[in-house]
Amino acid sequence: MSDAPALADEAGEVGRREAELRAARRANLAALHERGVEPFRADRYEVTAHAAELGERFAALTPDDPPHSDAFGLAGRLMAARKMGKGAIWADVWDRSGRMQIYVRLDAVGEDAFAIFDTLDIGDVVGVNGTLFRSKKGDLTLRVASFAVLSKSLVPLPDKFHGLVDVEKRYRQRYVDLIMNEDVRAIFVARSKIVSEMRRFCDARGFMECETPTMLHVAGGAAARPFRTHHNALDVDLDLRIATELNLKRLIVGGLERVYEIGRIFRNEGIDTTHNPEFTMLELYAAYWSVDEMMAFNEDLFAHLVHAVHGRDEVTYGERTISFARPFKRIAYFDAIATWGGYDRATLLDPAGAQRVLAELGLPPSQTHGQALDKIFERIVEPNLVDPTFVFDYPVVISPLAKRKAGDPEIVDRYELFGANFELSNAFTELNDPDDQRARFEAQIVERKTGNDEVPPPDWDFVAALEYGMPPTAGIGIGVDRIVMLLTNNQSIREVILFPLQRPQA
RNA sequence: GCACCGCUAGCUCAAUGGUAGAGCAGUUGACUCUUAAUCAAUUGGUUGAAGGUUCGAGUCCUUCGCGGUGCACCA
Repeated sequence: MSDAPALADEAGEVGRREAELRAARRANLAALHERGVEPFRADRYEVTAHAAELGERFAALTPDDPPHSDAFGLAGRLMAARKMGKGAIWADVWDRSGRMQIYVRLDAVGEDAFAIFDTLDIGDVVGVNGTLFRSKKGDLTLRVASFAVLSKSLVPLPDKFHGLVDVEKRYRQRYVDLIMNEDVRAIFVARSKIVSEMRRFCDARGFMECETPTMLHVAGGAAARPFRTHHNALDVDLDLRIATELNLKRLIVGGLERVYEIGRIFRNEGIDTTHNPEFTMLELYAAYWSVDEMMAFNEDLFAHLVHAVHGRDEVTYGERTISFARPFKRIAYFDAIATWGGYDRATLLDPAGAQRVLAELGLPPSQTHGQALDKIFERIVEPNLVDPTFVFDYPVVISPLAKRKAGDPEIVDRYELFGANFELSNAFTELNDPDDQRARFEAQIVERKTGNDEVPPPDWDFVAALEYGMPPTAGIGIGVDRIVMLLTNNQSIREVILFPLQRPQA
């Protein structure tokens, strides 16, 4: 109790109730000190097993069997304690793999140790060592022979049954969310697996992972407002990248042939269920590939990821079940709009015609032809794309970095993969004609001057790079966060980002 | 940016404009096969903030803050 007065200062403004709960834990820490236990002095524990693996390994152990002779050491957080009088405590210890029930008996650990365990709080970190048996109710249990207090939890945890529900608190204090909510842990375990499988898949096909700068003098490769920062020693303003595209293609010019980056991208835009200001994208470029080979690669990659996470081809997303069995569906861009909207190519490729279609659909007029086409596609086609579907043969007006299709200059060699009604990837044969690229940048300068500040300023060095000669190359961009959403059945991007951006706390 | 919803104990939730409550957690006690342990007792509130209406506001009104969702913007 002597610790109590300092609490309010230490913890800032806390309610009286919380101050009491903190004081109780401080008192329990003091009680440990009196018994010679120093939780924060612990520096290691001999962990020889994890809960889940023991559960599998001893699945056949029955309540009638004697405890298995091998002893195991586990460490984790004490999340529940069921005290049975002066002689026995059942408790739950959670490690990274899951829950292990433990059984602490006075006659097994001795009076001193039992008294120490009795003063522990929910949330304390412990190491336990002992043998395994199955309780009469059927739960695999570690009979504790010895234990160590590895850290003390000095603040109260949320309700053990309801967990932490408040979304704001979950994001602001993600560590508490992760402690309390097993399903949240599972999302990030899955995310880690998805990213590492992406990497493995790319590496296995001869791609080389590259790290390009996140701070750039000119942020290009996409249409988006950048974040701005400043380097003091050089006294220059810098942009955070909005894509990895231009630098990765420089590497293709340099002869690296197959490159990719799984990188953080920053776009200074609004936040909603599918957009976070910083997000992760896989961009990959293959020299000497056409977009058709990229499509095959894309299909294999997604099938692989779905299988790696779910062990089968199907994904449940919201109300739907989506099959990633190959081959995915394929439909041409203008065929898709014609099929679901009845508008033909000639109408859509005419800027005035596209504006007319917008009006007929009851949509507000768009500033540019390209934006009009995007809106029309979004309204007419996307709602129909539940199963994974490649939409190919995009118009050049909405594809400033893609190569024109042979024999059809209004179309580019590009596709986008859709599934669950949103875009999953975007790929095209890269424009490698420096003169064409220069012309497109010049057109963007004009658009930028008309007030569209999402059009990036030109990156002339990129044109210079193309002048050295870039081999024919196919490139792809995949939104990693959205893949994770799809594969973990989450409707909000913030649920798959560990620390989503929040306003500062009031 | 616009609209709607939410904000009450550490957590999860109640409370026709009329005395702010419960469960869990905490504290004390009982219990050596419990598992949302059980049983008994008990502590705990500036109802997001500030104004206003009212005899009386958690509840109604205004402004603000934070969050969520939808729309707009945007890959």
